[in-house]
Amino acid sequence: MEEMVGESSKYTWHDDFGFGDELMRELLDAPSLVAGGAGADNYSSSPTKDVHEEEVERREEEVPAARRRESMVNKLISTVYSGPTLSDIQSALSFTGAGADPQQLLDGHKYYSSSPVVFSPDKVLSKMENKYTMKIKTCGGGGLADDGYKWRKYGQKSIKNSPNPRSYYRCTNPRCNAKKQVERAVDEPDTLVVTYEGLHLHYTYSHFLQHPTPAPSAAAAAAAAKKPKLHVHTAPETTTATSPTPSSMPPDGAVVPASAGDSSGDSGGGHNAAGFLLEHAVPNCSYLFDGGFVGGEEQMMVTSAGGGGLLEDMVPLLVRRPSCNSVATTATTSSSGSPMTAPVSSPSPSTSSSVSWTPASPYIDMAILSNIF
DNA sequence: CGATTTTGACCAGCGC
DNA sequence: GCGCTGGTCAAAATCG
Repeated sequence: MEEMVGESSKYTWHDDFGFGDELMRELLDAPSLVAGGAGADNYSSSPTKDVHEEEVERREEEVPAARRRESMVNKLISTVYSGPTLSDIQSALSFTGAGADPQQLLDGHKYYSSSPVVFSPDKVLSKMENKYTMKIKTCGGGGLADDGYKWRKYGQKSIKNSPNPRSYYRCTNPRCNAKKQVERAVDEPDTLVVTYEGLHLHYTYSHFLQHPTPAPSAAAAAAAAKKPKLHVHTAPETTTATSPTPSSMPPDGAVVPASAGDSSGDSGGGHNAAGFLLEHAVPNCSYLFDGGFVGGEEQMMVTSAGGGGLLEDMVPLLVRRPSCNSVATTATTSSSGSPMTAPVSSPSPSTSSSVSWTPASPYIDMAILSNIF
């Protein structure tokens, strides 16, 4: 992690979360910055993103001390966690359910589609702390949900009343205990049920690969060394393993053939490709996000790129790019501005930061903090 | 040869 | 206590 230093080196991952006591004290003394404490209730209450923004705006008018704390909180989050908070997931999905024109989301980003991406927040599979479930509907050819993280399969079990076994994956990052379970839906053979558990306390691999540091670090070198392997990306079936079939990466990387199977296949491969696709394409499959904590009944349908096949984590995609035509905007959410955007934005100022995730809310999920500390 | 997957064994929680 | 079930472990196999 220490190697993950971009141009904004001040956001270097600190060893053992080496935050000073002062920072922690100030953080803990600022309960108003924390979204009502831990618990799922925060998310089920489904305040909209607009509410958050209003609160932020109101906060901006408050004393500088509050702003300073907020800045510190933002910095803290940015330093240790590149992924979305549940609040941001909620915000992003609130957006998706706001009836926005899906095509608008695609415009301006070279998103060409051939198959729908369907988010169905009304379908609730589960909602627990640090645990959420998604339905990923694959289309012909089988799209693959590459979530940008590297997973290692550690088990597979046959599940009662289900003809399809469940696969268990664990994040390969030793600091991270994120896990996910992948199984094929009983009634929908082309739908995968992916349950994520835990939070990633690190950047996605695609993040590094897409934003190499000016001076190649050990991590960058390692990533580069793995690059060919990452391109070979095939999803072994959840039920039975299939032989990986190499997927060619066009020279410009704009389009990557869809990987068949399920999200389990992302283990070990396709991560930098995933990052690329996040920039340029949407996988050739449909995603049914079962965000029980998200209000709203609408289903958002987004047509996806025909050549897509990989994907950043479903949630990071939604959160990082709640609006596909946005470029990591945090002006309205972060009063202090830059500290929030810098660490998650592209190290290259001239480059689109669409891969970067920028929290839509200054709130902190206590679940995340509990994970960190 | 290291990383990853496979797969049977083991363990814990739960209901009866 | 026993059996069932889901989750995890770990050695062997496989892959690149």
